[in-house]
Amino acid sequence: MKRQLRLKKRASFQYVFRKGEKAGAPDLLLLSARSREGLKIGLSVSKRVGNAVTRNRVKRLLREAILPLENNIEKKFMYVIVAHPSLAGKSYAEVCRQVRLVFERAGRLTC
RNA sequence: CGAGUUAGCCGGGUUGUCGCGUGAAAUAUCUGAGGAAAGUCCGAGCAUCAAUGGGCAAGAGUGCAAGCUAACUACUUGUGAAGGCGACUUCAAGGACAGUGCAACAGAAAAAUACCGCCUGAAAUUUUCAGGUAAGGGUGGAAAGGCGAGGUAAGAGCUCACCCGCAAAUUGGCGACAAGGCGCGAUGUAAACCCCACUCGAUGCAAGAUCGGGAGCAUGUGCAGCCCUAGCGCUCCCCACAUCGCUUGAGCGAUAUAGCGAUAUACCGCCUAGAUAGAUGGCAACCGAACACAGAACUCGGCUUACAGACUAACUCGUGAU
RNA sequence: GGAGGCAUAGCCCAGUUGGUUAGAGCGCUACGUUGACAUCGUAGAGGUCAUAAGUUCGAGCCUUAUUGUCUCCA
Repeated sequence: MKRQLRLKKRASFQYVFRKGEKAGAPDLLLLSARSREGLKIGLSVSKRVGNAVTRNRVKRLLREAILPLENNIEKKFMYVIVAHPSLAGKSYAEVCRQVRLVFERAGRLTC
């Protein structure tokens, strides 16, 4: 995941959490809100998911899962992916499937 | 062969491909988490606080000895005590004749005392008063050495034998201490206050430095817990998170020498993360298995806690065979 | 990353020089009062004092380690 595509500012995160449209999967939540500066994706993995090692593991899997979809996601939005505690320990294939599912449900995939 | 003790070490590797951070460089390459990175329990560097320069007070910490270290309350080797058949392990281990406090309930009495009892004397007529005593009774975690004999009105280390504890001279050891035993018989508690000895200024990289704007007081009765000397205008708010601090350091590894050891010295070699929504991952294959605990955030030295499995060495006890 | 506090009944809290069997309020249960309920009255149950070691004759209290939880520093 390229650095320019990352959502960084705390204010932006709070804007997405407040105004974003929600779409769900068993272990994921996707929030999307209109963006001024193009595609931005942020990850939110809280301490309830686990210790530092499992949180890092979850974030890496999510980044790898987004990678193949990058060109198909609609560009005018900011996204935040929230991981549920049950996501810890899931395999890469499962995470990949859920990420794809959640973007499809939100209607942000242009094929 | 079985059971155990101690010390050390590893805790994934290789290849392909798709990606991420940093540096050099200009598209291909180099490099990229731990033994505990964790807890933040100690000790340092570094930075700021009026120079925290000298002294004092308050407060805090440590508490057998010698050594080691940049430093330490850590570590090493010993001493003593406790545990274990043993190899070995564990220990905040100074002082209770400087002083104060506390020891509930029970008990006469908790540091000096006399309820029952024993003995003597007086009154009185089988009880009361005065004195002596600490053998016996009962209480308690603990009752002022234990037990026997002498002795006595009754008794008592009052005297003696044996034992227990403390302990002077002397001897050995750098020392803690050990041997020794003149003499003595002292309740416990200092992880209660305290005394003695030694150590410590406070805050912490969200420290702090550079850059912008504004307000109040003021040139000395101002700025530190207090004093001395030196120095300086003092106090506060807002914005911003850019750059520096940020990684070559009491650094790591091998060898030799000294030492029981912690460690020190010499010489050679190496450069080994530096992020800032926060970099190590996905897929595939192979190795006998990789299935544990777990992710750097200024940096080091220790301690403590978590941990699948693999390996090495030394030693102890038991059993059997020779 | 750094600094500090707290943990006692189902809930909110007391518990001081360490001392007999740890308390109060709300809630809960039973009985009484009422035609029935609320209120009220009486009685009762409910505690590994977060966990583990240690000091002490004796720890909720003192010491050390561990666990959980909360607050502050942008």
